[in-house]
Amino acid sequence: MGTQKTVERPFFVTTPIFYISGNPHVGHAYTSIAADVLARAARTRGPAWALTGTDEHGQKVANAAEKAGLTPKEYVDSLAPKWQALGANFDARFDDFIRTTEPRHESACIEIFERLKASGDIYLGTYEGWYCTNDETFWLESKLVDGRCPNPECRREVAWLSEKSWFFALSKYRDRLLEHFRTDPEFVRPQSVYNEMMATLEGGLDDLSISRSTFDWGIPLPGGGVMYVWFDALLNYITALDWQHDGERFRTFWPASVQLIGKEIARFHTLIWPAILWALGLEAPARIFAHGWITVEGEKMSKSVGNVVDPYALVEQFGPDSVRYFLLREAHFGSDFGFSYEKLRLRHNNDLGNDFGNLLRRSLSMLEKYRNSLVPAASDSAMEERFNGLGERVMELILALRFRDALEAIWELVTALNREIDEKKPWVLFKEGRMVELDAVLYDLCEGLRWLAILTYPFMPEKATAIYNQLGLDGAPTGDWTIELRWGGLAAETQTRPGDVLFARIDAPAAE
RNA sequence: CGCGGGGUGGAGCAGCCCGGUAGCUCGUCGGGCUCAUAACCCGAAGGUCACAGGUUCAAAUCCUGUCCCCGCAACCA
Repeated sequence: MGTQKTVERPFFVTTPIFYISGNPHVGHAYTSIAADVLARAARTRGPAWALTGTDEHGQKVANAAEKAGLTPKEYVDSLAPKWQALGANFDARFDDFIRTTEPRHESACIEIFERLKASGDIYLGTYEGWYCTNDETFWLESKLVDGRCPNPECRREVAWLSEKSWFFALSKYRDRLLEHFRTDPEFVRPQSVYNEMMATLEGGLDDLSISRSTFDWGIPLPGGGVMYVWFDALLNYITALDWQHDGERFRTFWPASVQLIGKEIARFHTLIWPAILWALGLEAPARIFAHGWITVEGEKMSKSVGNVVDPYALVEQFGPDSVRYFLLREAHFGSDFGFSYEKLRLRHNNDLGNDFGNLLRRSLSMLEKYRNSLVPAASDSAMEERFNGLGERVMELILALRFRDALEAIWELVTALNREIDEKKPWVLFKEGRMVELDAVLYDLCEGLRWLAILTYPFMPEKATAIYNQLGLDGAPTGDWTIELRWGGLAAETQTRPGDVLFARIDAPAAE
C-alpha cells in the first residue's frame, strides 16, 4: 500500500512556495486547503508539519519592483503579507511560512551551493542560446517565431549569446531517477504526470544552468552572479526545516510525506529536486502529487484571459468551510476541474445545508423537545456494526489524497442518519410513549453527529467544531480517531446546546 | 507525423493502470413523512461508454486506426 510510508512516521506536507508577483487566486487556495486537510488529518495520529511560503527572487520580481518605484526588497515585503493571509482566509494553518529572502534560506542555499561545488555536482560551464534582451530570457531555437522572440508582445530580434554559468550535474542522476520511478510507482502521482515525467526521463536530461548574471535580484553567488530562481526555490523545503544546522525539525520531518504541486511545475519537483537531494546525500520525498488546474468555462484561469476567480469574494459569500468542502468534494484531485459559482452554491445548499446542517438541526431539535436536550444512555445499535471501520477508511483515503472519495464515505453516515430518522419516526415513538426506542434513536443521532464532527474536521474545521460544541462537547474534535471513533463514546446526560443554522441557504442570483 | 489530457444517460463527473452486473451528484417523474434550513426518505425513467476494426469465452476497460475538443509564449496552483 502506497499510504503506508506516509502514515507511519512524522508527517510533513508542503505546498509550492508561491511566486510573489501577482495576486492569489482560488488555485493557490486550492493547494493550501489540500495541504491543510492532510495536515489536520495527520495531526490526529502524530506529529505533523505543514509548510508554505513565497518565492521572491528573479527577474520578474525585479522588474515589477522597478515599475512600482520600489527596491525589490521593499516590493516583496509589501506583498508577502497578502500571501500569508491567503491560507488564513481559508482556515489553512501552516506551521511555518518561509520567504526565500530570509537569511535562514539564503545562507543555507549558499552552503548547499558550496557543498555541491566541492563534490563536483556543481561546475562552471558555458551557457549558450538565443537571447532576447528585452525579456532577458534565453529561448530554445525551436520556440522562436520566424527567428524572433516568441513572446507576442515582444517579437524582437534575438541574439546568440554565450556566457559562463554554473551548472548542476542533473544528467548524472538520470539513471537513478529512472530506477527510482520504476521501483516506486507511487513516487509521482497522478499516473498521467508520472507517465509524462517518465517519458521526459527516457528522452534524456541535460545539466541545468543554475546561475544568472544578467540581473542581480537573487541569492548572490561567490564569484559573482545570482542563483537561478528555481534552484533557490526548490531548496526552501529543507532550508525551512533547518537543514543547515541539522536541526531537530529536519531530522524529524525529512523526507517529506507529500509534496503538493501544480502539474505545470512537475518537472522541477520530480526530476530536478530529487537529484539535488541525492547530490546532498539526502532522501527524496516519499510522494509528489501534482493536482490539476481549476478552470473556468473550460479555460485555465489566467490574468490575461481575465477569468480569475477571487478567493476572498468566495470566502465572504460562502465562508471558508463551504469553499473547502466544495473544492475537495466536487473536484477529482489530480484532474483539471471546472469551477462555477452555481456548482459551489448547489453543494453548499444540498450537501451542507440540506443533508448535513439540517441533520444536526432536526436531531437536536427533537432531543430538545423530547429529552430536554440531554443525551440518553447508549444502547445496542446497528450503526455500530455498519460504521465501525469508517474512520480507518476515511483516513486512508485522505492520506491517499482521494479527498472526494473520503467525503463520499463520510456522507454515507450522513445519509444513514437522515434515513434513520425517517424510518424510526421519533415523533411517533414520542407520541406513543415508546421511550426506550426513542432514546435509542436519539442516541444514535447524537453519536453519529459526534462522529461526523470528528470526520469532517480536517475538511471543515470551523463548522465541525461548531457541531461538536452544539453537541455539548468543548474544544475542537481533534482527537485520535482510533480512540474517538468508537460507537458509544458520547456520554449519557451530555447537555446539548442547539445553536445557529450552520449552512444558511443561499439563493440563486435573480435572473436578469 | 512535436508532447500531453479528454470525448460515459439532460448537465457535471467517477470507473479504464489490475478486462466479467455501467457508478456518483444535480436535474426530471411518481410516492412517503412532518422532527427539520420549502429541508428529509423511498421508487422510477433515461446510456449503441466519440467512431471503425482487432485480441478475448467476455472490453467503457487491452491493441490499431479515424474524427472532434482542450492545454503546452507569458502571468501561474
